[in-house]
Amino acid sequence: MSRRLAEVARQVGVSEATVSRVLNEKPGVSAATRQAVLTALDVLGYERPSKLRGDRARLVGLFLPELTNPIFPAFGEIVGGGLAQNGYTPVLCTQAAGGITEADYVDLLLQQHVSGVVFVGGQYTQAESPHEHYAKLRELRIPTVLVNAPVDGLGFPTVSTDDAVAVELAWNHLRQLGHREIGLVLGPADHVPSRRKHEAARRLAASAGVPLPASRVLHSHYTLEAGQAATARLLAEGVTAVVCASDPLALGAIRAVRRAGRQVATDVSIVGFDDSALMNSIDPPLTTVRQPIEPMGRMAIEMLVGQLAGHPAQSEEYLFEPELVVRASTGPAPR
Amino acid sequence: MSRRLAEVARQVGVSEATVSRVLNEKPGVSAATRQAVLTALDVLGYERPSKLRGDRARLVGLFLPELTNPIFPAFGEIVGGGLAQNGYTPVLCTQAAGGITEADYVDLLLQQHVSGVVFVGGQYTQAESPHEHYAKLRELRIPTVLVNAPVDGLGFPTVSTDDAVAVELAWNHLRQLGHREIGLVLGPADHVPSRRKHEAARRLAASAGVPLPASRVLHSHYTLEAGQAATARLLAEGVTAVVCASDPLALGAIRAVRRAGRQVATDVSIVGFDDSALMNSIDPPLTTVRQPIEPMGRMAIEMLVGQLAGHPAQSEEYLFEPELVVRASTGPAPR
DNA sequence: CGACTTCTTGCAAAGACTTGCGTAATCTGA
DNA sequence: TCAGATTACGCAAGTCTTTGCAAGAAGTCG
Repeated sequence: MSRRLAEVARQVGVSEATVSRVLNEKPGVSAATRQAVLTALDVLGYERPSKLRGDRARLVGLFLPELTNPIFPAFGEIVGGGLAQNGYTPVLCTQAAGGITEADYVDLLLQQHVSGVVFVGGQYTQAESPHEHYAKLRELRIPTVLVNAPVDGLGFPTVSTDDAVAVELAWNHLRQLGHREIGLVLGPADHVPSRRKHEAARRLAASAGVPLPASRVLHSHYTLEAGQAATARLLAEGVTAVVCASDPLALGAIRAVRRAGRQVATDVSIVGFDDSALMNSIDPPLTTVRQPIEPMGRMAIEMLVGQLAGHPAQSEEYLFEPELVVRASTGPAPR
Repeated sequence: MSRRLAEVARQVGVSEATVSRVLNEKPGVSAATRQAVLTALDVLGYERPSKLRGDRARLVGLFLPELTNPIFPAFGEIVGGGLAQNGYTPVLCTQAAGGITEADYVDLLLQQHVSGVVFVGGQYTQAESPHEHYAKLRELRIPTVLVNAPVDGLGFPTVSTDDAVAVELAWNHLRQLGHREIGLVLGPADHVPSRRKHEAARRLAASAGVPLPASRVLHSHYTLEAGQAATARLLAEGVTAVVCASDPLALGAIRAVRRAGRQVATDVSIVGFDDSALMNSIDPPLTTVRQPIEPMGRMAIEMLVGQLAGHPAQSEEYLFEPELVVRASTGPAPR
């Protein structure tokens, strides 16, 4: 079966050049001729020879650190859906408890000729975790986008929620309600977004002339149970309000408050972070700082698709403004 | 049998070089030629030399229908973690809104030489959706395990929650509380687990001598909003209790009750299904039927790993008993 | 350890597709 | 009706992909 394009050309009675132009949607072909060629292509079952760029599997790796915090599946749906719409196939990679590391997954994806990678809150957010695999991606020029914390020095384009603004929103809300004894429950100490939140809180406390002793800022794992334990300690310290670095932590905080025989909102106010699904159905509906995951996800996709199309990446970090969603887990400070 | 690679080459009518390139997934071979070589390899029963075969990627596809219902991420974590512990790399595949079909994903996985596949509530649960890709998996002898509904006639081993028992638990609980007017909100009409639940409800109603008119059994999408709409209609019918086929549906039901100016539990009782995360933090804490996802996930892994190790699969369906978790969304029937 | 077999790879040629350019056909306006 | 402009298309040269040849590398067996 030789000269397939020529075959089609002969069938229609035009030159190969014309068929080529139709295939590439180039101008210079009349509508009638174009239609004739298109039907002939259909009849003969012509298939484009695999193109250099196109014959990559068009896979995109999508890293989520876990699935128990609903914010990550939510990110997954948005980014995955957007990738699909752009003709890419998302491959979800999650740090399963059992044990594949992020580096293992990266190797796997490279082996499968992945076209690009999106990291949502991956290992890179933890400053002390290994980072070699990011360097590898950089070296191989694999388009990569990070969500919610940059890798220093590699120049990957990044999309983040502005942690400083998030803390500010929560802090000011609580201050306005009269709270003076505010505690923070953050993620691990080497987790970049938590560091940024800590930093912002320090600045706010300083400018308000309020001390923020180390005993009021606790680092814990990102789980409900850890949040409960940390909040219990803060309550013993005498805080009247707790700002948490994720919604599951806030749920833990609510439990700790109740376990201590106190009332959420009337005795102790709790602010979450993420505004993941169901937080309005919680008891009490959670006041929380919403990450704008929809626009963030869309921006991440746009940046990735741009790189995939060959445009050089902006190695900048775009900061998205979160917004405070006031529900019923916060209330005036008790006297 | 001499010159094994040459043999294949002769069969296809290409040079050894080309066959070599296909085997090593090198570029420079057209898609058509590559396919021809691959089928010839199968026909001649060619086995690739030790090196390549051993370090096969050991990938396992893991299908989840969506991520917004937290039960699916939960399944994902359990099965994904278990696979990792057994040395397999899970590749999550989700039906993104944008558009990749299950069949597309299966093609992709086959292309990546996947070792096995686990479907959690995939298309196969919907009787009227295309099923060809399951046949393909069967043909290629790819070990496959299904969770929560069998594909008829293909003999895949299956792990399911016993829907009949689930409905029975909910039903008896409500009857003991004095409810006589009970409605059901199920998933789509061709969704196998929903059919099974409907069937069970019919049997229960019959044996209790209670009628179960069609207007008391509603099919809807698996979303909170659809659950709310369906429940609103049931309330207009005069039911005092609603059994839902998923937790998000139950949350919708709670909203509908409140929107109608009634109290959950005191006026209308709601029972969910799944017992996904956070359902005890909901307002009110949701009475629901718990799927034993942990043992189910472990069993699914065991069955898959068994097949991967070469043991023939049991083409049976294992039914797991769910349990009723009574919390605060159900109460005595109003008089 | 060497002869033999089997697989891999560089190179060049053939083939398939694209594109610049020239010419024929068609259209437009006087 | 005709000159000029415009469009459509083929020719042929150019670029990129695919494939076979043959030499080299790796493994195997006596």
